Amino acid sequence: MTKTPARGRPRKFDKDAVLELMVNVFWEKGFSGTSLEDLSRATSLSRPSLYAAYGNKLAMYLLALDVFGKRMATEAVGALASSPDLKTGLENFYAAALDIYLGPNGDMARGCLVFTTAVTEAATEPRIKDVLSTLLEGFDRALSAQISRHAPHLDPSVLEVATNLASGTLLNLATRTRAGTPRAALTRIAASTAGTVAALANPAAERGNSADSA
Amino acid sequence: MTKTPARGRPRKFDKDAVLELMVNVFWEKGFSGTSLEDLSRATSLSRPSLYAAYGNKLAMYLLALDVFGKRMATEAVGALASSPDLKTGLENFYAAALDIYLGPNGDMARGCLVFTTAVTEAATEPRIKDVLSTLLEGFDRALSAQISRHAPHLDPSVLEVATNLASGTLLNLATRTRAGTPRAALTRIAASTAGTVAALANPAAERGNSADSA
DNA sequence: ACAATTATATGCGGATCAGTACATAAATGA
DNA sequence: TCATTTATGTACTGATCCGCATATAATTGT
Repeated sequence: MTKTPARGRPRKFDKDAVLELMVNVFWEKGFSGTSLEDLSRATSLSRPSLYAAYGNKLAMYLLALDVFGKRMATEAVGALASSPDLKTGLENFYAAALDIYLGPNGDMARGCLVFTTAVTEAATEPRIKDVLSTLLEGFDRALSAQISRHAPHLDPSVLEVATNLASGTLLNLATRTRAGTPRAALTRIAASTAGTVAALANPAAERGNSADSA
Repeated sequence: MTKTPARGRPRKFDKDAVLELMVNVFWEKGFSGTSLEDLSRATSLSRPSLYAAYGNKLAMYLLALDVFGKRMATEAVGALASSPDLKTGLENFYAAALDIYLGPNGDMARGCLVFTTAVTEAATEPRIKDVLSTLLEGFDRALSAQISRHAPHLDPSVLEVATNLASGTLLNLATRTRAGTPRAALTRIAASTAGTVAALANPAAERGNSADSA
């Protein structure tokens, strides 16, 4: 049904691919720091084409946030959910997040589009605030669900603690990535909380209470 | 020596007090989202007066970041350092941070000026990135120092874990404050990590491994 | 009283901003 | 072939942006 015969002049560009380019611009410069001229240059499209295809600047940004959020959900949360045990699940979760945060070449240092650019605008634009809190809730739910999946009889208060620590570390990684912290240090942080949270959820399997892989 | 006789026409306003007003504007709108007109209105000063007193917009923002960072250091880190034990130290640390994050009336939901507005610009402005990483380092050092003060013989790797968890929670609070999370929920997060980190640093004193103060 | 110094406000200047009107191009349907 | 529909690019609008030139006001030093 999405294959309607296509009336009128066909669009010369791929809407999703161009949106991906816009994501990169917003990701680097934030919402207020990005101009339509920036987007036009990055996409090699005229401003009217962008407006016609996506709406106004805020709509473009919200679409970018959505694309990014979905990507985090599939890649990071996906890695978490498809891992055999909690510790490696969290490690894979953070590794997938860092893959995104640092870009394909590992040298972009952009962090999380939502946590490091949308947060700024959340104070003035309610729709951006909604996206932010929705994404946070999503991570909370996913982390909580995966922790309790690997530790079904866990005390609810401990589950809450573990979830908070795990989500806090994600924020920690997002922020420090943008601050320029090298990946090695970020991975240490990720590994240490993965171990701690896993130990918290499963205190029986004591195998050294710190983040030693040496 | 700072009391030089004051040549020329005296300034009509208090430089520090006006800077405090500017902090509030940047705090809500971020750097790119703030115009000189915004600052002029908030301070009831003309743009040329602001330029003459503080330099350009970036200089004003850097000054605001500095003011805010010093305030966090004195109030939050001060509360941490002046507490009798680690658990209440961390609780007081986070409580002081939340006092700032939520404003005097507890309803501002602005979060941390640095963590929620400077992070955005850190990708494009190196001087802002420097401030951000310096502040992060400062928190790391302070948290690490206080943890090891209360647990002098702690395994260095455990110290690192505890520090990472504690700093991650601060980021967590800063972000969630701006996302609109109510203080009660934020305090729960703070209390839970305070308990966990304290237990991590002093595993002998087992008094329930979760965030129960009931 | 007068020069020197510093602060203030009006008003401008060139650039950039978000968004659009309009003419043209490229497709479909009849 | 020709009306209809949709996309595109040029050029524009009015607003806003950051920063400053300039004139005036208020102080100190002599």
